[in-house]
Amino acid sequence: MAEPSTPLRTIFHVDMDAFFVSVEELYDPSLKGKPVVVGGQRDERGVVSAASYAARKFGVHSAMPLRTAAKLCPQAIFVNGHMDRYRDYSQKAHAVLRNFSPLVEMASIDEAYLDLTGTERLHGPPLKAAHALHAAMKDQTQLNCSVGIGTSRLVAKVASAQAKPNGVLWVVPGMEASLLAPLKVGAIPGVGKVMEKNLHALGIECVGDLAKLDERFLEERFGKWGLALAGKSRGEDAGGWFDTSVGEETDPKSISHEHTYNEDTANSEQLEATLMKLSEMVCRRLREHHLYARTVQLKLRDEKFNTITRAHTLAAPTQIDAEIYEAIRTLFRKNWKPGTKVRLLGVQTSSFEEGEGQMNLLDNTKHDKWKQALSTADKLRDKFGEGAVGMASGLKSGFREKTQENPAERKK
DNA sequence: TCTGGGGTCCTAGGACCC
DNA sequence: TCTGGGGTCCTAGGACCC
Repeated sequence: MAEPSTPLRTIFHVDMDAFFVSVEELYDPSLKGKPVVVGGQRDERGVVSAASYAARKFGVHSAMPLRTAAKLCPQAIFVNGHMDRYRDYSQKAHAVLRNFSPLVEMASIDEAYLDLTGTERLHGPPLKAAHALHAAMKDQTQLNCSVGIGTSRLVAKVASAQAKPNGVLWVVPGMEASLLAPLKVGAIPGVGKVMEKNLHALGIECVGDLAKLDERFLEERFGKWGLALAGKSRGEDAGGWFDTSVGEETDPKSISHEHTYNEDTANSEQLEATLMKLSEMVCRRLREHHLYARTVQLKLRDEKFNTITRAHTLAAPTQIDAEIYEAIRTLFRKNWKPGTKVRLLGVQTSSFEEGEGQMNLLDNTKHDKWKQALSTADKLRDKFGEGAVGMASGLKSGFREKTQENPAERKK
């Protein structure tokens, strides 16, 4: 077939191996080779963020409740997560990748896509470039990664998963379908538990089965997603985000914080104090990103795990703690029945605008005073840590159980 | 098993306007 | 006086990812 000659892309997917665990090992080398679980202590409410390969041998994996992990692997060492450390190392890794291509996109804290199309003169053939990248990563961050290379993001990502741990896999152009065909449908990014079950019900087990099906059948059955799925089974970046070119980061679409109590509570003072704290944390990040939010959303989860969200759109976008909190508190009072035990509270903001729009002139002075006070508070928190400043009752109760850091840990 | 926290994207229904 | 259809905004929920 005479295709219009769009050159084949060369996409790298770089995935750090057991990232959180590996970073913890750099801080405490005695952890090396042992079963390690990152995410919290063995008797805490919460789930596994990452497990070392030694722990995985016992069936421990991420997203598993910590208590379950403790049962499966009693000898495991449980470590609290340190997001600041992981962000540091993520930035180091990002810097390494930028040396190989200006087209780098961090897809999450521990993985990235690179477009190396047309860089053969500079880096040599894909495998050579991959090995150089792999070595540079180890040299400059002391961390292992796996590299998948393909003609699409999808194929590169699947390839890096196959290459793990600490490997490189190049899917030669034209071999995409053969790589994918024997894999379970769940190996396709975007196919989770629900979709997998739906497909199984149709007798579809592996990607090869999927590729044989008529596109129209999949579209009829699963809508837009079905159509995309058909393309994915052939290794194409069909539909949605996958279809976009590899580029630099974009502004966030939403900013949120949530908190699960160690014990469910119906204490309204404690609940509202938590909401205030969460509102402050969210607004601080809005200011860091120079964003103003129009939509505010409350998340409520009760002891039975029933979860609701309730949103409100403001007349004017804001990044001011008191305005967000006011809206959140109103939503909370409307939707929480006193006496009901609460497991989780969340505050989310979205519908961002870059500026705050126009305010009426009378409000202006008050508004400016707030802004000044908040910027001062942000600076204090930069210096002394998150617990240093809070609005009135935000400090009183409730939230400190978990946010309070061990002073001994904050030096540096 | 007893289920975190931070995100993205999609769907579907209702309100409202033309 | 019974009733169209499209477009946009808003809200709620859910699947999925790391």
